[in-house]
Amino acid sequence: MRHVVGLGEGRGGAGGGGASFSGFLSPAKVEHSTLGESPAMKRARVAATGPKAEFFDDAGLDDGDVALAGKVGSLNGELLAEFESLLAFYASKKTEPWRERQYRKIVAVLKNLPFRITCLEDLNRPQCAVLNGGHTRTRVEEFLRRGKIQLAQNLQNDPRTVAISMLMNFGVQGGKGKYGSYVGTSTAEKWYDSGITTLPQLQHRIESDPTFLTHNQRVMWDFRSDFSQRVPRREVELIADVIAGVFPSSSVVEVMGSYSRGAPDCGDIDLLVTCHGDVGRRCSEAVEALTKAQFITATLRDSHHAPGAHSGQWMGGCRLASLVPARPGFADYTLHRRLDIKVYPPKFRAFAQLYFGSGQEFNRAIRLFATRQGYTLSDQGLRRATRGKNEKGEYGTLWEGPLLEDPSGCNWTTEASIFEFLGLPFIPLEDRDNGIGVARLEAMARAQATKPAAEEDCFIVPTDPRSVVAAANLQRLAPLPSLAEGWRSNGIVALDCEFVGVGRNTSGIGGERNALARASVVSYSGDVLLDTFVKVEEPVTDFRIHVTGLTQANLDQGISFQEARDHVIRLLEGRVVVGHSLAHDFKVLNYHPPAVLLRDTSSCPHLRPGDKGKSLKALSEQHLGVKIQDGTHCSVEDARAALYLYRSVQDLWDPTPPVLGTSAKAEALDKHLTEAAENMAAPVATGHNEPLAQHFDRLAARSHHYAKDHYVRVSRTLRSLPYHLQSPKDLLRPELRCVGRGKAHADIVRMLHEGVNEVNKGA
DNA sequence: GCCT
DNA sequence: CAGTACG
DNA sequence: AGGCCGTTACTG
Repeated sequence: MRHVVGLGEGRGGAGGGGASFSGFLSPAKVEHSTLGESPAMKRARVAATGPKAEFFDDAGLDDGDVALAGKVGSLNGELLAEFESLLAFYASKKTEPWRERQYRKIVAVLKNLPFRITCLEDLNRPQCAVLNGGHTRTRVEEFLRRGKIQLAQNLQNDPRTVAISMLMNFGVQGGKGKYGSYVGTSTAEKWYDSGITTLPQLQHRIESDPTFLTHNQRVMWDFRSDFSQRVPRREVELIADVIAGVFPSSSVVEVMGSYSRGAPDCGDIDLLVTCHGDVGRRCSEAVEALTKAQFITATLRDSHHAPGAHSGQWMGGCRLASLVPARPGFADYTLHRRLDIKVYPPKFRAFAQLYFGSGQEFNRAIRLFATRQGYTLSDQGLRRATRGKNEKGEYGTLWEGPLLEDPSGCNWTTEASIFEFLGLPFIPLEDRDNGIGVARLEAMARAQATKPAAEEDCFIVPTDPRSVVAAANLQRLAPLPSLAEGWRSNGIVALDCEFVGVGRNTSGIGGERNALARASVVSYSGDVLLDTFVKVEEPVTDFRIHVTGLTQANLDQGISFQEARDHVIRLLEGRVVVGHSLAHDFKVLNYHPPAVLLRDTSSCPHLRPGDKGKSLKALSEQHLGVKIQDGTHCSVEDARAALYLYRSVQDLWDPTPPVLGTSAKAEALDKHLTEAAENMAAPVATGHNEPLAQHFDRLAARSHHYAKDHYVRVSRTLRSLPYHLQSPKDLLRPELRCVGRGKAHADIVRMLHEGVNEVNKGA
């Protein structure tokens, strides 16, 4: 038995490392090689030796069905043949991958359906879901009526289809219908168009032109006879035993694929090796030893070409003959077998098990489910991710977080933890390659999609406690109301950034790229949650001072880009973000929140641009009657302008709350919020600037609308400053940028010079 | 091809 | 980068 | 109308 200390429970939940082998090939050991099997293994083995596995739920089956279950496949033989020719046709066309996939699903279902389809109503049974779509249902109807599908009849002997299928499979028949020849539709079409249409022609071409095939194609061609033979379970175990012998004794070797699901024989051998250390190197070392022993006879893929990869993998051909001498009366092992070895560190074991233990469609379904939940799942972990359209309108992954920790603290030791995290019921191995698992995932996805956004699905992220101004503002905001009532104010922030140019363009003028120089985030009330200068690592080649108002001195007092980005993300995450042309800001920040959370005033259907265009300046003047960007820009002012524009059309734009996340994420953030609020409990220094603050209170009392907001804001900011404002120079500090350059600024300067009373007297 |  | 393979 | 698995991985 090979165990990995500290790896925890094996597959199936209790003890044992799955199929573990003794490591040295001897008849005695081999004889006992199944002693270490886990419950899951045993279940699989039993399933294989018993009657044909029950491929579908009992639901909808009667006794007749069960009686027929032994000769599944022939039950719908004629219909199956029709759809197989349709599949062959679409599989030979590289422009039809989706139809091909759909037909592949249909064929898979028909092969395993435990009852005969005799009437259209049969299609309503849950197992027949893929047959019950608009188009396929019509085809089945046609078949039931006329005993054939005309389109299939027309296509089944299509010479092009026949030839291309032959080329893609090197003439190999049977199996799953895909031989893995490394000849796909593109290559096959190319060959076909060059006049190769029959197997003899292909053979002649290959033999006469040594460069005709790529290396992998050559391997699959040379071994096509051997590789198309099934591997008995017994031989799979022997081979696994050999592999286990060339890995450190602390490794766990598991046989995956159809073997693990109990198949009596396999198309190839899939081995999952879990070991510590550099998995890539372990893999290479093992392969080297196996090659030396003449066990490995061909290589298709070898991860030693990719040092530092998360997994080590090798794919190729092997045979036991050199290790197991032929003996009369015993099976000889001269056939070459397709072998896949994948080596993972312990932390990925459960993800790898999920991947290699499930069928293709199940893997795609669960990954799709994860995507819809805001995650991305692979054989190498789970991470937060958002998908959507980028600036160019391409759909894809916009943002991915770091690997997620197992919330149970168990470090993803079991597949069950992955299901649990995704909010899925555990789907057992036997249902991961027969359509049941996929159907369950699809049902879960539908249930999820139709569920209205629950309050606990929404969350609010607190501001960063390290920022003095932010701290004061958070104190006023906390405790935050629940999003159900309060999202329209507390779930919304506005962002604006200022950039300077770095690098040189070809004309040597400078400013080839943007670098973040100032970042500002304001709350719904317009309070500054963050306003900071940012140090620019590279030499600044263009300050764009007429726009930004920034100088080297400003940047020098800033914080690092990383720090600024962290602040911004903490403020933005989980909130609706308002801004003008946010794409620029996010590009420079390298942060891409989900589109549902973005409100870009430059493309708002409710803010129609006037004669002067749709710049923030123009929109502000047109819709708010406020002049901004008079002279240099101020990112606080711009963020506020965008915010007020949003607020002016908020009822139209956002009549209902958006979905802001998932409950798992919400819980983590809620904890963060609570902790942050507790940390805030100690009051920050206040009262340093009370007389000045009162001046703005008075101004606020007799002002209206945005002016009132502005004075309230200045007053709050002054009260929450941890220092006494003494010199006009202090107004240059980032947290006081929110004062602006208007009357508030002038009043403060005057009060600092002449005293508060003098100024109020004049007013 | 199916589904939203 | 397109093509292909893996479950 | 447009997404349909994967920061999969390798080859040429």
